Amino acid sequence: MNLFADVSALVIESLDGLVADGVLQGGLDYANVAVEPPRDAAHGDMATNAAMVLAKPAGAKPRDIAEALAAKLADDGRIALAEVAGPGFLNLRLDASVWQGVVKAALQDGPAFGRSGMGGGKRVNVEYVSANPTGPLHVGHTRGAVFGDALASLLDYAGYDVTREYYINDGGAQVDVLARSVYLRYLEAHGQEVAFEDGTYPGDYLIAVGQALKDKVGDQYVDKGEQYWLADVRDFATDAMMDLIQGDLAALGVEMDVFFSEKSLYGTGRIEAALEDLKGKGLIYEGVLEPPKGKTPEDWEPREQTLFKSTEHGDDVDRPVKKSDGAWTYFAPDIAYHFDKISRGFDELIDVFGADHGGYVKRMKAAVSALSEGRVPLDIKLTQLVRLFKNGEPFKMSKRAGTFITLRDVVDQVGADVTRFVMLTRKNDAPLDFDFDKVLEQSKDNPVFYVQYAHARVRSVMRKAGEVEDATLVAQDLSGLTHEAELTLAKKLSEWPRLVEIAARTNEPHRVAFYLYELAGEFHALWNKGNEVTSLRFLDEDGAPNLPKIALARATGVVISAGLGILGVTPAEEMR
RNA sequence: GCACCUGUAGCUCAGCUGGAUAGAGCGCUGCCCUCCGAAGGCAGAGGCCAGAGGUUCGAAUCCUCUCAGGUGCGCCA
Repeated sequence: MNLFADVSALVIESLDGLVADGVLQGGLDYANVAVEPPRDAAHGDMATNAAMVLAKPAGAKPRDIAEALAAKLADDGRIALAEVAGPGFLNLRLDASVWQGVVKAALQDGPAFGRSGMGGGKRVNVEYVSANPTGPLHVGHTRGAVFGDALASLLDYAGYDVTREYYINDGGAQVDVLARSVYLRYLEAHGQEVAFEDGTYPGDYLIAVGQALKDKVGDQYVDKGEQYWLADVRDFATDAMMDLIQGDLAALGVEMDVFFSEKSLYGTGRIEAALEDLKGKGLIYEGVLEPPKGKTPEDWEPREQTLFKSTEHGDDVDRPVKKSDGAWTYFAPDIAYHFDKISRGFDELIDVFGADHGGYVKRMKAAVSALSEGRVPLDIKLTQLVRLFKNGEPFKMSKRAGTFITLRDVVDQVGADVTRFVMLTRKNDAPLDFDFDKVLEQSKDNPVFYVQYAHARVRSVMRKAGEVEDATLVAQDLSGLTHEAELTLAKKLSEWPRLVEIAARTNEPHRVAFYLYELAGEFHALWNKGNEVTSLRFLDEDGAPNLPKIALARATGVVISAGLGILGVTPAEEMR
């Protein structure tokens, strides 16, 4: 049930009625007619701009159209009041029974209350995390993981057929570096003294991997040249890292549907096939790139390379797919990978990258545009940096020393639920401050606590009411829910289905987090009113449940729970 | 030099794919706990939406330019 869609339909219907009455001419475009909650509650419950939008094409004054529309709408029982305001707004006040109906709908539909058919079952692929398999996930990855996962859930909720996917960068030079690093740990496990030079990974997390390698192959690689062990150790180490990463993701509650290996693109003709496709479209050529203006690298030399004519699809310069020595650049397998996604039949692609990959957006979009001939849209979401704080002080980490704050560090300290929620309290393209102490603070200025507290209060009420069933609550006469604080809360509930669609349309799961914060605020406000106005309490003075009131509380719990479910956060049963 | 992101209250940030008098939290000011639901509640002050043009009935939102901060820019993925 989407109340805004219902009223919107009613407005359209009424406009058609005006056409039938000869007040309006036929054939008008209603595309821009909107029904929205007004910013100022004093303007009513909903407002439509219909009259202003249609004034010009209809050749009539906005206020005249609005007056006629108001008269038409007033015939509907749901509309308590329709009045023209300002330049031609039509403000609608809805009957209390409508809001009471929202509460019932939430109880009837349960977790599906906000579900939308907007996606129409379209297949969308969300690629996220995709961290190099060279170590544990760190804080930056965590934000991408949470964002991508919540976005995937959101799209699922909005009616899309979603695939969660991780691209394993196991084909480049960095996995050779990993292999050599593990080899050093392997020698160490054999009692040798080793030194970690620049260009190796010194992190402690590889000690166990070196030991495991020793357990597996004994001493057969000791004192052997790289050609004997590199390929084997690389596979072994990559597998170990992916196990590690999957463990990290599991700790955060992230589960992928597909792990796609970059390596599987090499030596199988798949990169060649993708580039052949582009070549067939006349988008591959041999050429020399201009140096970047104003900031020419010291060692710049003109080189002839194989280039992709990405400028034909909106990029600023053409991009190399081969290095001067003929090897593929990293871009080539990425093209092949996205070619594969397209060929798997997805209707939409979404990539979640860290902000440091911002320069990569245009070429990737160009590639997908070219490969799919404009059929498959690619949206790339960049997640900005996470700045860590402790007690308000910046929390430093050093990559060189191999000590960085890992996903595990964060989850171990504050828990997966808090981590996930906090990571979504900022839109993806704004930097995020994460303070280890503040996120655990039990106060109103901590959104995590505030939302969880609201849910815990609902649960507390439900427990005290003997876990009365939803069916019982739906059967209640809710016409007594007329207090302003109650209606305000019900109105907020009615926005949930609409919010889901807005958030899904813009690929912005943070909107869910902000909505939940607002919803929790309305619920707490009602709860607090119960302090002075005892008739608003969910339980009577003698502790007996007031079922219609409890229906409202329960409906709130249903929506909070559904929203938190999208964010991947477990709703709290109680606060301690 | 170019591209992308950001710029909204003292601070941290929302802002509905263009709507009316721009919102929230913190901080600040003033009220409110003998007891009954105060890990609080109510009210108030605080804004040239970085700046300048433009489009529109209507702009924080779209377009152009400028300024400031961040990120990135061919043999690293």
